[in-house]
Amino acid sequence: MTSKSIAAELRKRGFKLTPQRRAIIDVINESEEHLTPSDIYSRLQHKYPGIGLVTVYRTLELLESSGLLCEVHIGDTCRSYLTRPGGHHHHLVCRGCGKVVDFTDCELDGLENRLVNETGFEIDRHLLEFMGRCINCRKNKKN
Amino acid sequence: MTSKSIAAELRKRGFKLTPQRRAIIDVINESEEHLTPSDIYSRLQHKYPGIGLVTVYRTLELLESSGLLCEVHIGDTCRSYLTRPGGHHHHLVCRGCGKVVDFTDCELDGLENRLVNETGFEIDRHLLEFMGRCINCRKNKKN
DNA sequence: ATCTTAATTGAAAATGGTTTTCATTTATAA
DNA sequence: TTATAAATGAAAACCATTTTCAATTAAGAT
Ligand SMILES: [Mn+2]
Ligand SMILES: [Mn+2]
Ligand SMILES: [Zn+2]
Ligand SMILES: [Zn+2]
Repeated sequence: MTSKSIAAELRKRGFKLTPQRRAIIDVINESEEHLTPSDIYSRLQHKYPGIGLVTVYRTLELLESSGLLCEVHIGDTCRSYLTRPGGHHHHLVCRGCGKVVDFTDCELDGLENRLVNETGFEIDRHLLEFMGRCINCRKNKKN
Repeated sequence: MTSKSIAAELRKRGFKLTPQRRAIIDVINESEEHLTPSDIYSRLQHKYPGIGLVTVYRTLELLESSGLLCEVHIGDTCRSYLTRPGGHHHHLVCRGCGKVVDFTDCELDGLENRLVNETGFEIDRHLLEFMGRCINCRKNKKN
């Protein structure tokens, strides 16, 4: 998803397209990694000095509730990380360096159906993450 | 796992068995639900008035790092909930009333192996949670 | 039973991330 | 242009969790 299409999506939903929002979307979109709100805030410092951290939070909330980004629950710390979107997918997180690999096939339908039958729940969402150590961290024996 | 066996496990690891820790373990063990640290603190008020909330946190940390309890990441709020343990299992969480159903079979070995092969990661942990609405919340159309 | 000591506790303060408040600014449509 | 609701940012509030530190205590040694 390009910055433009994200912006277009926001406008379609009746939100204003401010330069702050553009800058935030650009930063997220330019990054290959998952970023915390304050990561994003830092990276904005040259693109839009003076922007408020509040605005970052508000924009992330807006984008998230519009389904335009995804979040990661990293390890025990429970901080939510963010990245540019890409449809339904899941994460493989390195506890050494924090690297996040996305994968898309979760193959959970069978399990989900069984749970629905057994419990009477209606299931609308799931969270699946693997944690471990990436190939680099294994080689370097660091982290 | 009984309060006694949890206590025994702590002692085996060289930790002191204080009345505060006993009280905390009992509260967790007596509850059928997943509890937040402050839930636990509240319930301790008659069993051990005067106990410090800090002690609750420290004891939870101790129990968690010893693998004696589990935690839930509920919905977006990202607060970690706790409960009595019971081996490797996962959660089905109702977004209406907060009810948590445990289930044990995650059938993720195939997926995990494939990810290991494709990415070179070493995987040691996973997080799997389903979210939806429980049978009661569906009937009542409340929540 | 008493002593010793490292572990544990709890009050208070510090932290750190997130949200609220509110006066000011601004994007957008008329 | 003008009108207006939406958005912004500084500051304060919030709230869960952690740190600090002096006092207490569990548990092994005597
Ligand atoms: Mn992702
Ligand atoms: Mn559980
Ligand atoms: Zn790594
Ligand atoms: Zn429910």
